[in-house]
Amino acid sequence: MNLLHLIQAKFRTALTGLVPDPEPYVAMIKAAQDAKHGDYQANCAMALAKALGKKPREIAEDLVNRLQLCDLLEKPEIAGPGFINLRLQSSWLAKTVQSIANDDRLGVEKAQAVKTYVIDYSSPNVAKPLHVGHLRSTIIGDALTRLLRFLGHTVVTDNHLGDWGTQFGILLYGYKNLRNADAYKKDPVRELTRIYLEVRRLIGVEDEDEAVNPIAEACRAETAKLHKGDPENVAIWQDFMPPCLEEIHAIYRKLGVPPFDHEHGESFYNPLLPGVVDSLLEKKVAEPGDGGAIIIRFSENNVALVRKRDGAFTYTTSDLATIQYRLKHFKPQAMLYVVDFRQSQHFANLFEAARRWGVSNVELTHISFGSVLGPDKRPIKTREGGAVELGSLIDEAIQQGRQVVDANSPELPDAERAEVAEAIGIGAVKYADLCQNRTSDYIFSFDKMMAMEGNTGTYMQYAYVRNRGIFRKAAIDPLTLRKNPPAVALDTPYERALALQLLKLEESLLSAVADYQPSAVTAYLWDLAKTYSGFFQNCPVIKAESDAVKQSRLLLCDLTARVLQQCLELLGIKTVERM
RNA sequence: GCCCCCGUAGCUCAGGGGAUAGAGCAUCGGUUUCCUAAACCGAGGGUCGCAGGUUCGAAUCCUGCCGGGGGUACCA
Repeated sequence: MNLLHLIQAKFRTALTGLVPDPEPYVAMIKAAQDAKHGDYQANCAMALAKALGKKPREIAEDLVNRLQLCDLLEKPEIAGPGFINLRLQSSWLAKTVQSIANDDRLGVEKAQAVKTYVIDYSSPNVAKPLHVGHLRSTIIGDALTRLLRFLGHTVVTDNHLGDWGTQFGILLYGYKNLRNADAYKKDPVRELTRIYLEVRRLIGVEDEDEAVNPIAEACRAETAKLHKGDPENVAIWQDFMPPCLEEIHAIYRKLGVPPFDHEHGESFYNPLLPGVVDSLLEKKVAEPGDGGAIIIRFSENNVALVRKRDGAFTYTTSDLATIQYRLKHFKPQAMLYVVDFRQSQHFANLFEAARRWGVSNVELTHISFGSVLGPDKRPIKTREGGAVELGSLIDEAIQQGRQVVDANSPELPDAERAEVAEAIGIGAVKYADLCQNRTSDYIFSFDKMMAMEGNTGTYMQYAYVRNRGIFRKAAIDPLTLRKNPPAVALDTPYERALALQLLKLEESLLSAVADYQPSAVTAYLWDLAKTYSGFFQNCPVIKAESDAVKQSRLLLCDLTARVLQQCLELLGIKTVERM
């Protein structure tokens, strides 16, 4: 059910014959910015004035006369210079809401052109615990996956683990020279983290002008040995991997992120890399660079390495191999990379290199996002200056959620409060992240995201819980209501606004997917929750003036609850019945 | 140096050709015999960084400048 598309179709018909190509003008129909201008507005009359050599208002009148309103629209109004203000018939809204009351998909149609997407997200370094920097990639990627799948697309999720790069050279060097065997046995990941940081500290900041740092050089040598298949290094690497992976998977479970379809890390592509470089050279995509390195040149001073002078390959090489592999095995129409904005240039170069290499007929998109900042507006750090570990951040969020439940519903059983704490805490973190335009940085603040007012996850949960309370109190089973949906009456502005908002679900999901912006869903949720609160405040349900009104309002409530729940689920956020 | 992103209310941010520029927080005022007031309603608050340009129409597109962030061949 897509109101915008229905209205646009009417204008498409009306415009046909007036102009050679109606599409640009059809695109000028959008939801009204101000409710007093109606539900939707068409802004095409002004633009048509020049093309048709007539006054905008005359064109608007002509268009309105050509429109087949049917029972969808009321008679449009022409305002200002030539705006056409459109208002849906309330009877049509009522009928349509009733018709989707028992629809599993809440009136959302599946995409007609089904595509296959490969989404690359989270992609942590296996050598280090997940930190707050992985939060955005993971939850944005998860939300996009859920959205695309809900709309009927095929999505292949792939966690492109950093399990093979220079950081493993650092670890190998540290493992051989600095390892505390007991500590490693007890908690390998913790000890590896310590080793990693220790080696980084020993290397310090590398300066181009200074003599080559011997430790950095030794680490690079370890990386190169690993890449060449040195048995000792490969064995140590194989020893590292399982505990590190388990640590990462435990975080995903805690966060409620489902397992990936694939976890083909960089190591997976290692055997392909020499062939990739050969092919790049053969096709003149790559050329020799300084000191025996092999490079791809994009401009005078924009160059990507594909083979270092010591023979090791880089992430550009590995990413090109990955593109080739995914094309062959998944045959996608699109490959999406949910990676932070600092890698924009890498992806611009990577995609350009892939095109030159012959990759075509596939969308390659870098879904860039901003940084998570601390209160000082600098990338968030612990008090000690280290990275904030994701595991402890999630624990803290759950604890914060617990405080909310304990303060408000101490009467709930302990087990239920624990469950609610998790849903609220983790939900608040995810919501706070997803409700930002992803390209912006944002300041991480538990106080703000846990706030019970404003556009927060907690507010959404609350809207849902208050709604469910009605059914509990009235002892009404929503399933029974849905099976035999009552007639819907939209006699107050609150009910009408709610019905309209419910029918805009598909529009919001399509817009979220069109620009890969989960914040389109939170914006929709915010509008819906606000509209619902107005309804809740002004339209008593259990004590409605008649049974017919009560039944109608119950249906609106039930549909609202389901839309709230569905949207939150698409964002990876769980709902609870009480809080 | 070169390239990319950002600059909108006191604060945090929406809006990316259309009507008097919106929301949340904060501030001030109002609403509860009623389904969770963790709510709702209202008020004040803006040279949309600056200057040009394109357009019937610019916060939005183009150019320049100022300010902030990021990247810039052997990390990923």
